[in-house]
Amino acid sequence: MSIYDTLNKEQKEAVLHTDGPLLILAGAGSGKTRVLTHRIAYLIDEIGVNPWNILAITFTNKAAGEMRDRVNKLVGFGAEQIWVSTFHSTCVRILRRHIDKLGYENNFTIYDTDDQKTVMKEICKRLNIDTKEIKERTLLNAISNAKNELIGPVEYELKSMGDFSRKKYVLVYKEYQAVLRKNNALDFDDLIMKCVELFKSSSEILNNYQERFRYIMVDEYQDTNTAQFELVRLLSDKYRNLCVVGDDDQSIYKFRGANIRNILDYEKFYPEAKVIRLEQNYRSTQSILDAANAVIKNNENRKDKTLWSSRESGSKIHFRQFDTAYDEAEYIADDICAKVRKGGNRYGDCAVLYRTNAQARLLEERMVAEGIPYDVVGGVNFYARKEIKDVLAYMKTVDNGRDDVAVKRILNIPRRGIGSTTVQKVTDYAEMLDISFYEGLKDADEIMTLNARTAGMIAPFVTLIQTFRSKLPEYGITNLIRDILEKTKYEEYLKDQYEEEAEDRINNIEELINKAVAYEESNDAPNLSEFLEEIALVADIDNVENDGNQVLLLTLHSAKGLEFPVVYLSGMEDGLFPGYMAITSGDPTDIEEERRLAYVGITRAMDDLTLCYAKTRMQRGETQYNPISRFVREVPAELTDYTIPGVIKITEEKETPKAADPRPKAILRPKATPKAEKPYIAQGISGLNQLTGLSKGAAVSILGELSYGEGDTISHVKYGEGTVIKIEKDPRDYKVTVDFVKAGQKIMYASFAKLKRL
DNA sequence: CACAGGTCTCTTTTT
DNA sequence: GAGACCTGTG
Repeated sequence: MSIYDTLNKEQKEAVLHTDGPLLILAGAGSGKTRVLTHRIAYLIDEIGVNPWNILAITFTNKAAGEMRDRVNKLVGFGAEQIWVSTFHSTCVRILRRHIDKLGYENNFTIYDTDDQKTVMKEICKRLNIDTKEIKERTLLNAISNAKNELIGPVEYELKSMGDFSRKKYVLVYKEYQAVLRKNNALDFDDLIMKCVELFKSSSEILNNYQERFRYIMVDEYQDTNTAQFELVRLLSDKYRNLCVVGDDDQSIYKFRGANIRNILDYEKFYPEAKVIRLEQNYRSTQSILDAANAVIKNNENRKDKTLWSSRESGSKIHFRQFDTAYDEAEYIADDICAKVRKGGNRYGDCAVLYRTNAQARLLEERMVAEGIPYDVVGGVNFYARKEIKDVLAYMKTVDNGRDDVAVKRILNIPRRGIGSTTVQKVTDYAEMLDISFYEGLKDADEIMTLNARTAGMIAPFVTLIQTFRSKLPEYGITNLIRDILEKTKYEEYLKDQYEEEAEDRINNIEELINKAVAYEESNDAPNLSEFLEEIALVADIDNVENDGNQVLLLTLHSAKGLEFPVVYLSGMEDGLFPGYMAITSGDPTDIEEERRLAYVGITRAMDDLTLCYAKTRMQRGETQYNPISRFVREVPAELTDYTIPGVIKITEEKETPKAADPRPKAILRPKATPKAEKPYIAQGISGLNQLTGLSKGAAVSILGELSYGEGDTISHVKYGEGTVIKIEKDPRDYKVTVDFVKAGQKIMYASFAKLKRL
């Protein structure tokens, strides 16, 4: 019996079809990753394809990692040679080798959304564009859209000829691109676009990669944009072994340029394509699938398919209605508690999904209050946190002095007495000589407009950077970070600026150091540019561990590709989900996209699904009264355990009856006792989030008495148990050195660490 | 130049 | 409700 006998008929067919274009329409939970991994194994083991010739592209590093692990288990040999990576990392890898052909330096930096905004702000200032009239975001979105459609500044100008309203956009796009080039930087969209440009400009390079990647597989194909499609098309053009897997019903990234036509029209691009549908779902109960099917069939633009399961119908879908969003959060927390206490589920089985990140806060507070371990995915990307960006900006400056954005960011952090006037003068000077801002700083004492005192404040900064640079080769990345922190007294700066929050932020930096250590350990030739690039391409979801025993809080978007035994969809309200924007835009495809999001949400659930609705909720500082989400109403009443007003046609009963609240309050509220001592909550897998709410007020008074001494055994929120090695008094606080059983030695401030004697 | 205190705007969703 | 932005003061 071979590994392929475990596949169903369609899956097997997909695995065995190795040559020529192949479209696998894989419904949610239909085992598409299984198919992809088995297909790779089959290509290598049975067809004799060299692993080196296989390219598998995913959207997130997490998906790539999982795929690689699973292929490793299937293929005896050579799996590490398969190129499994995301669109963005694939392109970076290629561009690092060849981008000099396009006039960039190979150690280019990658700009995230934050950096883009900084650049745009400056451009608007220079071009006298009122950012109240046209927001930076709007301009950046326009540029992003253009890039996703492979429209460069020149084509953009041609296309906008005669359109007066576009004039500013044309100017801005050109300028923006010029600044990026000057800074030797690429934004996310550039990564794809430049790669395509490279292939189009050099048939030799293209041919090289075509020969290399004879078998190409693309996961989540419904989320590809035009540029990504073109990239894949070019790469596969010679051998035409392009296998794409996707589900048009799960296309949820239109806002990011995803072009659903890529999957809907695949057979038009590739008339010879074989199409295989995977409709058997191995994940969810039949009730959950019925609900998902019922909702999604309201969409016009889709390839018809119907998921079915061999599983039993299972319990009904729960619909719960609440007066406020607080009640909703409380119910969810209580319900999770109850499920865990009953012993049927672990915390890690449960996930709460929501439409907007802002909804996380309330849920988070409730989790904290009830002592439920949880992890929030997303919100502010770990690498987008201020403290992390500061440190990274130092590193970028050391690595590539051409990145003006990075240099300007840290020039006055911590305070060096260099303000905006000085920055402006140096900028002008640098512009005049057409050199980078950093080069300008080096010349500070030659800049006429600067007085000697100011120039004298700049000099130590330049020396600092130069010293880092000269030391880098001998001491490596980890020591560079430590050195930066030490020389700039960065931690003290954080303590000054952020008081209680500083501890979290310092922990975040510690986390960054851990990443650096891991990177240096796993690489034979570690290099700063490469490390920075790896970091630039990390998504929040990449850091989530599924096996953790904690409730996961995440957006519907982040939840794609995941599954959980117990799922709560919170905020099922028209105006929130579907969002206000989609409802009012007048474009019916916007609602369809939201509906696909609902479909994604529902199909994450394996056994138990709860839809939650709150009559009132605070949205951007205002109390909103939203009606029940239309998507809830699209779920057939017989599948739910509660009669949703308006779903069953009870003859014109207009008013929602009082009895509408289905919640048996008495049972579901094991009172939260705020004063009782709750066990501290293990925070996230790697402490990527902060404890909001908890950190306030709970701090030990500064310089008060400590409840522990040297030699005592204590426990820490994140690091667990440890022994106090040393306590030092510092002007502001006690500095405690602890040797943790699991995490090793750490130095922390008593007022933040909240250590508890055991 | 730094900082405090006020006003304004805003979010879907993310590589 | 928070963060970004502006303004006035020392």
